[in-house]
Amino acid sequence: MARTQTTTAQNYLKELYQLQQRSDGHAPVPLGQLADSVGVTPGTATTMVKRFAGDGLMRYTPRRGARLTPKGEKVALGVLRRHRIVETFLVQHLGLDWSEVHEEAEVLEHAVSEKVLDRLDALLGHPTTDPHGSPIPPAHGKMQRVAMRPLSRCKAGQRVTIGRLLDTAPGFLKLAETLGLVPDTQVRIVEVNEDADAVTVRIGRRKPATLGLAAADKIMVSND
Amino acid sequence: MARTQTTTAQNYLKELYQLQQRSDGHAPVPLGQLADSVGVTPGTATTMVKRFAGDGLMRYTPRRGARLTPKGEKVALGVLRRHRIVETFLVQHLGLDWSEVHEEAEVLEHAVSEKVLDRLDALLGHPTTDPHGSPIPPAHGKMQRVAMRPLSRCKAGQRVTIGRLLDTAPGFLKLAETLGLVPDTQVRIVEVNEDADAVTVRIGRRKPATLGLAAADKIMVSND
DNA sequence: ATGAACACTTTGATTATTCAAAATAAATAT
DNA sequence: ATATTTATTTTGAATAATCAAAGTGTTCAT
Ligand SMILES: [Mn+2]
Ligand SMILES: [Mn+2]
Ligand SMILES: [Mn+2]
Ligand SMILES: [Mn+2]
Repeated sequence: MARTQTTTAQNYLKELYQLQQRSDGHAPVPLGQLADSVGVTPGTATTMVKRFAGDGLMRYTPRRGARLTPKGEKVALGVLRRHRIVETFLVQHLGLDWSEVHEEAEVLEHAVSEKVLDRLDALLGHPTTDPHGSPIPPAHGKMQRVAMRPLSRCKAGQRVTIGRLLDTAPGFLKLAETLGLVPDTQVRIVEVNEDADAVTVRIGRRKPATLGLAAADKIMVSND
Repeated sequence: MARTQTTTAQNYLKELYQLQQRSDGHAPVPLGQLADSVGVTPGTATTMVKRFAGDGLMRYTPRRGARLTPKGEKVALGVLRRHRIVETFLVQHLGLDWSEVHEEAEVLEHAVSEKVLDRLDALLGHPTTDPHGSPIPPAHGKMQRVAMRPLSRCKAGQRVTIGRLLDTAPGFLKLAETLGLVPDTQVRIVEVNEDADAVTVRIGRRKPATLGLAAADKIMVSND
C-alpha cells in the first residue's frame, strides 16, 4: 500500500505491465526481464518484487517470475495513462519532436497530479492514442485492444496502415519519421525477403525504403 | 556536485535562497529556519547542510547558519524559475486556481527539463512574474529587484497597487482572490489601526475589507 | 554571575533503493 | 546421468534521507 506512490514503484509496475502485454499468456514474467526493463541488476529486482508482493501489488513465484495483481495493474495503468497523455501534450502543444518526448514523459509521469492530468486530457480533446500510436488507458474502464501485426509479418503486395511504433529509442523514431513511417500512414509492402532479413515498403510515390526484420518487428500495422 | 540534481537538494537550495532574500543582509540563515521551511527536523537540516557545504553549494558556520555559494544560488534560481513558470502555465493554460498551483509546482519544478521549460516560457510569452506576483528568474542574468512594501506599512489615504502575495497557503490565496487583492489591482488604504491590529482597504467602490496586520504583512504593494 | 531557556548539533536507528559477488537451482549439452 | 551453462536468489555493503533523543553551546533574566 505504501510503495504505490514512489517513482521507483511506479516504474517497476509500469514495466511489468508492458512485459505482461507482450508475452501475454498468464505466464509470469521472469525477473531478469523486469530487471532489464527497469534498468537494475537482477538481484535488485528480486528484492523489490518481494516487497511489492508483500504490498499486494504483484504475485511472485520464486524462479518463475512475477505478475501484477489487479491492484498493481490499476497503478500501472495510471502511470501509463499519465505517460502517454504527457507525451501527447509535449508533441501537440509544446512542439517537441516525437523522438524525444518519451524520455521527458518518463520523468513527468511521476509528477503530474490527477487534476493536472485531467486538464491536459481535456485540452488535448481526450486523445485515445499517444504520438507513437500506443493506446492511452482511459481514466475508468478497460483499455481497448486493437489487433495489429508487425510489419515483418506482412506479405508483398499488401496495403497496410501504420498503427503503432513499439520502440522508444530516439534514433529509431527519428528514422521512422524520416521515412514517413508514422501512425495512420498507408504503406504498400513491396517485398519481404526472409533470406535478406529485409522488408521493403513504399509510401505513395516516394522512393521505397528497406528495413531489417528486427526494425520491422517494431512497427505494428493493421489492414486497409 | 552530485546532490545538485536530487529533488531534496533542490528544495533545500530553493528554500535557503528565499530565506536569504527575506532577512537579507549577508547574515547566515539559522538552520532552524531552513529546517522549518524544508519541513524536516533541525538535526536533519544540520546533516544535510554539512553535506551541501561539502559539495560547494552552501557555506556553513556551525551555530550561526548557512548561505548559498554562487554555485548553490545558480541552482536555486533554476528551481525557482521552473517553479514559477510552471505555476504561470498551470493558471494561464490549464485554468487551475491560483491557490492550488503552488503545490503542483512544488513537485513539477523537479521534473521539468530545460527543453520543456524553454517551450513553456515561449508559450507564455516570456513572463516576468508568476500568478502571485513573484518575479521569475531569467534564464540568464540577474533577477530584477522590485521595491515594494507590505500593505501593513501603508498609511491611511494612500493609493497603492498590489504587487505580490508572499504567502502560498491556499486558504490565504483563496481569500485574497475573493477580496480582489490580486497583483496589479489598485487599492485605497482606508485605515491603519495599529491598536486593533488591522488594516482596512477598498478597491474601487466595493465594500471595504479589513485584514489583520499579519495578513497585511504578506501583501506587498508599490505606489501609484 | 548563575541557571534557565532556547537553538543547534550529535548520535544511533530506520527505511528505501541499489550493487557486487557468492550461492543455488534449473535447463542444456554431452 | 554427469558436467556445463544460464538464470535467479542471497548476502553483505553502500548511499541518501530522515527522525528521536541526548548532548552542547548561547543568550537572557534575575
Ligand atoms: Mn513513451
Ligand atoms: Mn518513469
Ligand atoms: Mn509558488
Ligand atoms: Mn519542490
